Amino acid sequence: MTSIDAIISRAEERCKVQGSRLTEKRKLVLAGLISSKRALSAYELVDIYQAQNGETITPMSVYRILAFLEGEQLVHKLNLANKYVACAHVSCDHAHATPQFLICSSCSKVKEINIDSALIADLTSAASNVGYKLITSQLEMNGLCDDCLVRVA
Amino acid sequence: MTSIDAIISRAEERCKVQGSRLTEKRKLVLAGLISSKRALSAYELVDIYQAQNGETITPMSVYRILAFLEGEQLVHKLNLANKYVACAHVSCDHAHATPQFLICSSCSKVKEINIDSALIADLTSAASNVGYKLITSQLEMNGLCDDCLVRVA
DNA sequence: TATCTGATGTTATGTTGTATCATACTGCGG
DNA sequence: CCGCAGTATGATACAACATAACATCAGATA
Repeated sequence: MTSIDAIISRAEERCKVQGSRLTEKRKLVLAGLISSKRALSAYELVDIYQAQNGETITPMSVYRILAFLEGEQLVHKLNLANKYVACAHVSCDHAHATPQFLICSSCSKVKEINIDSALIADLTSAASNVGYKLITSQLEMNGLCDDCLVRVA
Repeated sequence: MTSIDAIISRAEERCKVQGSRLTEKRKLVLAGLISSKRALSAYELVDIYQAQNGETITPMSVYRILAFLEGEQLVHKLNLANKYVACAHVSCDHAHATPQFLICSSCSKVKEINIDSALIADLTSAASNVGYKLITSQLEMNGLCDDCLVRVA
């Protein structure tokens, strides 16, 4: 089990290598996201930031910081839900494969898994058959996590 | 090439069978969507409605009508883009397979194709392996259509 | 015709996301 | 050490998206 601090400092290193800076605010926003274990909207992050740090942050700042973190591959934006999650592989060194996200429609818990490359190939060729070139092959799917499934049943 | 009117009257029949009514406004909104050949936001539909029919419609009404049409399976909501498209199979009789949408990130043109069922099975089992049950297996992917690809190059 | 239901009108308000300009911080060359 | 350039943040306004709540109207039915 990696602690949040460890992940943060790992992220900081990565930024340094890139020539960018993981400032204090950026760390705090990232920490909020990591600690939540589910996808959060920008405005949810505003509230969490306030709760965790006692000081307010504007939505504007959160959006800016999220855009930065996304550029650094530290968070992913889930377009299906308009929410953000911390990348599951911040602490890994290996290059990222195409991520697939399973989003719980009920609680927004997110599982980031890697797509089978053969499957991606199938999707890509199906697309090109009808005249489309896939760009983000990031795949997002809604579902119900086991916990919520039990709760509903 | 099926004309818009033909599609509309086909849709009307389908509603009648369901015991629901495809009213004049609903027809006009649907016609706007069909004529556009790309995915539209609710507010874009407001403008198009105005342009095509000379009279205004409120966003509220458009949202209501879109919800109705979605319920009748006459339009699909694309969650990736928060836009709506007319169902490509309004005029078909066969039952709908799981739809897959390719959305052009540049011009919002949409291709609705059917997913290979083996592929769906793969995705479903991959999900259940990590504790998720897929609900909407509707798949949406961003890409670039051939036209926009040329334009960029 | 009286009534009931579903469709639409109307207004207000909540939510999400960006534009813009001002201010503060950081590293660097003089 | 100073000032400058570039980046980061603050602050405000507003654009875009979505729904709540209640009033009114039209069509079907007893």
